[in-house]
Amino acid sequence: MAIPGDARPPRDCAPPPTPGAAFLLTQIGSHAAARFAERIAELDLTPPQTGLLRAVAVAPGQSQQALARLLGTPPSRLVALLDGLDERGLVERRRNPDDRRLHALHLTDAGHDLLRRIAEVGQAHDDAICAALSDEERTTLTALLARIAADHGLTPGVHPGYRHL
Amino acid sequence: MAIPGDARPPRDCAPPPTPGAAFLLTQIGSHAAARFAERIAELDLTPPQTGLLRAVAVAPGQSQQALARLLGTPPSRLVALLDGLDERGLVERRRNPDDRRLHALHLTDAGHDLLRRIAEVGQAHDDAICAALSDEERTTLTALLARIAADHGLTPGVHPGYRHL
DNA sequence: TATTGTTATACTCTATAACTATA
DNA sequence: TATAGTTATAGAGTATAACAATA
Repeated sequence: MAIPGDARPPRDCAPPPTPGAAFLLTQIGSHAAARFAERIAELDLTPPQTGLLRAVAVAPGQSQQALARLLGTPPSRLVALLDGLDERGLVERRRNPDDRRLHALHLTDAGHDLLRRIAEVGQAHDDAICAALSDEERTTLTALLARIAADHGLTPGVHPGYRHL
Repeated sequence: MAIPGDARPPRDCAPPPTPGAAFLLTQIGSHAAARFAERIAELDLTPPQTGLLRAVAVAPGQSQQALARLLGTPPSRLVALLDGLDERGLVERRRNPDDRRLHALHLTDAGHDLLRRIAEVGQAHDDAICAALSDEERTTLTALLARIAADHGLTPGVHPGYRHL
């Protein structure tokens, strides 16, 4: 509450009456990321782990260095992340016999199964976020967002959510 | 690059061919937040500081506890944040004579000036994010986003960006 | 010597909880 | 005793840089 005896504000400090698209995008984007994190937490996964699983599935056989470059993260970070997924039997590090420094990363069968469940969770999440819109509006929104993403050079498969949050 | 001699993936692990709206929202939202952070860094501000300045401007005279509740942040966090803004002469902590435990928060003239520059930066940022869209499309997008935000109970003035990032 | 993966260290950010001053 | 603000401590998460193995 406001402190008694305190004057009311002059009106020139009012914020924009209607927030712009960029403001809404950060606000909703952050909200959506948090809700998605809650959902995948029930699969015992964090957003970074989920992004990593996806990346390994999209491009199997990559080395850790290559994957780090793709995701824009320091290689040392992948180690701890992969350790957790490796122990749970979700990913495999296969030594390359031709160059024994390299580890080829692959999803195990359990990893593929889990990825399917992640896809289901993602679908439910998408529905929840767009609940206020009709099917047609949702299609319109998706198309506009895709144009913005492309305009800013955002990599289609990789979202920054795996590093923040 | 993929490691030589490594088999190509079976096709059942492919990710969704077209990302859904929720995925795009988190991706673009994170991108927009990062770009905005870069812009206000030139004003020597972080996103949390900017959000706090805005909040003080919207509801001047609030106590720190009240503001903490509004923003959903622990009161102890506001202290350090306010210290920085206070030292720079952007906000004032006015002791309430009726209850000397309370600090009424206000923007100084310099704080108001800076807030106007923040608004300019925000406008340029909004334009940059929406550069790929026509005016009409931008209006459509903003309306759809506003509906989603309202549907999820997001507070109009307060975005979560001041706490993350 | 250069590169891959790993480990060790340090740093940033944040929350929790103890402390003080006022009531 | 209860509350506002502050300070202190500790924890999570991350990046930087040193290290061992392999080329």
